[in-house]
Amino acid sequence: MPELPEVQTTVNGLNKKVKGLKITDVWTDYGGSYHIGKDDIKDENFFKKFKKKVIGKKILNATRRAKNVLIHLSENQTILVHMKMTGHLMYGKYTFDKKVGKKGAWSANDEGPLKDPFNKFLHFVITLSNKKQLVLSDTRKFAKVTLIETTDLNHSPHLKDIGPEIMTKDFNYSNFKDRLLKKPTGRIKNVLMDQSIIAGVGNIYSDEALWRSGIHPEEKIKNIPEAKLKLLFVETKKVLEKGIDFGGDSMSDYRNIDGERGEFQNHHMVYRRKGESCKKPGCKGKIIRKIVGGRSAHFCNTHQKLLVD
DNA sequence: GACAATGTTACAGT
DNA sequence: CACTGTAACATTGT
Repeated sequence: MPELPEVQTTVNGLNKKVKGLKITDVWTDYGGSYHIGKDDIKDENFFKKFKKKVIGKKILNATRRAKNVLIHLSENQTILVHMKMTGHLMYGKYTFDKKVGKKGAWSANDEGPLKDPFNKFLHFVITLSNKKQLVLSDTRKFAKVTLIETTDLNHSPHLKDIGPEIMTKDFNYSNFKDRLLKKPTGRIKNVLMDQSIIAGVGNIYSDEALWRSGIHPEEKIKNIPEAKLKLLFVETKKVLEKGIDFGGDSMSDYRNIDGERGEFQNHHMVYRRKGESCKKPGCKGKIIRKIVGGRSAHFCNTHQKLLVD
């Protein structure tokens, strides 16, 4: 799924395109899919309530918390969308064709997002007052969509255990160190990706940040020298910023609000470069792949050596 | 056919 | 309790 830069790119797009519009209808075909918990539109009863509550509301703006998209509506309502692995939100002119398949399907016509003439994976569609649509494409159907009272957001079970945002100005190195040290024996890659420790970093950007900092993904937090940890703080922020500048990473499914790919996948130093040579100037290393904490880690076997076992 | 895939979470085991 | 590994979710691309 989208990590911080991809979610931020989507949120920026929403603020440009759908702010001020009213919701006139909502549609989903998630019903019957598995779901965890009763407060998700995959639950048919929840969707009925959701529909009643959001129709007629105005979209005020969108924000990001960790990897969640928060679409703030009038009358204290906020739609939370977690895109998980393959979800992405797109905005354009879509039409519903009853004749496609058993239940009908949505497709984009000429006015819809570029390069997305027909998409079989649209599972959630919001129709807006200008007759255009905000759609959620979600190939693997892992996404989460729910509704929370805006004033309760921070206490909601979906957000209450999420750690601080690394990109905010008041989050400094000392805060970063304190957060990571909550898991002194944890392995850096996994702790960096732990949303309850720090919000927004996932598999791609953690690999890239560790490569830039010359830290082995399995190094335990307490064994990382101060200078390296400081470097990691700076480089993590830099690489996330770079991801945003390139409009996100579309090596896999991610698309921006206009259905276009981001460019970050063309600037990877390690992620998915297994067997290739390390790009660090002067480094003769090779990129290797290893499962760390259940996720595939990519790193250089030369300039990212494990210091302490 | 086998394997891997941007995330999260529940559960079993140590 | 802390931590680790695995499976599950559903589907695609290599």
